[in-house]
Amino acid sequence: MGIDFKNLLNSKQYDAVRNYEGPVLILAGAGSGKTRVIIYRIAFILEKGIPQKAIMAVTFTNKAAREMSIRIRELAGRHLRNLTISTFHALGSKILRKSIHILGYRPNFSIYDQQDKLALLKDLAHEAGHKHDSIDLYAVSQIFSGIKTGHSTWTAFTEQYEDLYKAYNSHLKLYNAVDFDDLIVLPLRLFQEHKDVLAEYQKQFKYFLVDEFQDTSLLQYQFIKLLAGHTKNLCVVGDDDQSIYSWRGANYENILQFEKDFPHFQEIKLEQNYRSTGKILLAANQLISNNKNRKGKKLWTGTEDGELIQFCIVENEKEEGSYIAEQVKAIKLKHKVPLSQFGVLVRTNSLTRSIEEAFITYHIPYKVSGGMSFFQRKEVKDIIAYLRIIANPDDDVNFLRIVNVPKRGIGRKSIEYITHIATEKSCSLFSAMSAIRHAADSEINKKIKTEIIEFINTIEYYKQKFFSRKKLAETLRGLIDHIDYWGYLVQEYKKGNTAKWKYMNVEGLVNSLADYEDDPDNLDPNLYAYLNRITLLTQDDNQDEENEEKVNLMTIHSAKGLEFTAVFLAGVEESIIPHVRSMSEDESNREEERRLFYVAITRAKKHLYITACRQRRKKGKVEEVQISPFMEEIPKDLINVCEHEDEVTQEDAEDYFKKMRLGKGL
DNA sequence: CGTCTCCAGGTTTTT
DNA sequence: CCTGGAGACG
Repeated sequence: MGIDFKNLLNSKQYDAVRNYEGPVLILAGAGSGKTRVIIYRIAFILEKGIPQKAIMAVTFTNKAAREMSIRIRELAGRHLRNLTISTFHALGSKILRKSIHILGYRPNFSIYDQQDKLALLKDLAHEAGHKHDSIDLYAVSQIFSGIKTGHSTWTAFTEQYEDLYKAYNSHLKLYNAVDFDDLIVLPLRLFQEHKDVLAEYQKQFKYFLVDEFQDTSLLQYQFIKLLAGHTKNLCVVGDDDQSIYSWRGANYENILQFEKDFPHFQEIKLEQNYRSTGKILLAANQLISNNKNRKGKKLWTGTEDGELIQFCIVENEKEEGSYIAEQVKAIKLKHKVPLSQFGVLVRTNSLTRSIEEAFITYHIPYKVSGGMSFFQRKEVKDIIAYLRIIANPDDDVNFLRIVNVPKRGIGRKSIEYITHIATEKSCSLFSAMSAIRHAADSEINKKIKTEIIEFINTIEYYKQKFFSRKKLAETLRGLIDHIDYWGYLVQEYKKGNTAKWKYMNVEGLVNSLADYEDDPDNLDPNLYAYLNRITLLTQDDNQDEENEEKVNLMTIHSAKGLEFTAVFLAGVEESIIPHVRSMSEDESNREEERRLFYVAITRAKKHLYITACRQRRKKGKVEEVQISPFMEEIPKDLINVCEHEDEVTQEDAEDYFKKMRLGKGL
């Protein structure tokens, strides 16, 4: 490739790149060129003649993995197909696809997301005789997650759910399904209990990179440690100030553990920030210095001071939306910032709506990532459920989802009967149903029996079709027509053009499958691989949209690792950030919320706009809200306070907190 | 027995 | 505003 590494990197970055052997810990502050270092490091390793397939780079989100592939492709000038750049979960799913039979599952396993998991728990809780609202299944599912990942143990309180937990896991196994936690837990178990499997992977992979190391969980760390224990060529990159996933078991103390496990590691600190202007960086530094529990580092920048941070207090979320839309237009015009360089960040997914509406009104193209992602929409999930049943008929959760969608007369009583048979034979619902087909006499009436046979035939017909011929998307289109899903939508959603909209989403799914099978990078496109893939894809839908001229709207969590010339931070209000639900417990939660705010601020290169409302609509009710206390932690001389439309002078702005509380008497 | 209609509730962040 | 549940019809 002939890259002049030395001149393209500063001396610290260069160190981080060229020390490619042995354990390396890179502590990289926000905007210090972390991703750049990883990209160049991979390029450097490749230049040393190491084959692509010996390199494994693990990131945290699909977005980050995609970003990384694109950038390495740009740098290398070619597509590196055998390079492994993946999330932990996607990696786990690949390993399981290959070796899950060792653990007694079949290779066509289903992956259950949160919704599937809850559906299963709901059934089991019902069966166990728990009254419908006597049990908070959402909380229970989180407890189970903690137990499974070893993040927590049974307590006097949680013990009551132990039976449910056992039932949950045995049913997963019966359905030949795994949940998200299993994607880490099971590969780890494979490695620990089947040394030959581990050896196989160790033989292939020699160089390891882990991005966002502060966000890895204990199990994920153990997983990578096993793989890399062999060569010790493990490079981890992290920043304790950007640890925002502790609720999911992330543990930045993995950094300490790393130091223990790999005693002769090299430590490299990247503290020069190339991203943000002086004022933005100063604000971020001041804010984060309020956290007690941190390693402490000084980020500095050589770039200009830049403009003040704009803080705008508006009446309600509607005004907030139009303020942001107007400012986007103004900045785009004045500073010639392309739309793709705008990031609008919010704490929760539900906050995107009002901003989206404003963008639509102002004709500003935008895209939202995360949230109710495409693949979780009801209509899309229905069709996916068909595919899942075709791939794995034992998947009861997805079976129940579609056995009577569209309506085919197989209602509650019939299902109860099938369930009864399934329990008796301890087999899946689909098997039980197939048994009914052949049984001479059964308690099921003729008409329903005909429907059952028709359903089974449909599934089997398409199963054979999906696996015998290559045209996946075309086959899916045939299936959708066959079950007359369109007719179902029309009947179900009579008002407005909801049905049409939903059908467009269904078509979107077909297109996604078409894109998948037409992608030349997919050497072996097949239904199993496609299903596994989309289950892990919560974020943005498809391919290379990165060139599109659109404003980016997303949560702070999904903005991690990204940067934008102009950042808008909306809904900076008490109870949103820090979020009410995080405040309940101890101070460490507050610190995490502060880190979240820190991550948000440090996404901005040049322009940072913060907005807060006086009142906000929550669940239909309008509520008075206060400014986030974190705003007080940013030095006032870095901020220009304004009202929507009326610019406010600096003296007026002196005490914006007081003014807020007095209401709108500005 | 299955379906339709009306009513309540809403889960922080992601894989 | 949208999804799921409960109870009324057909």
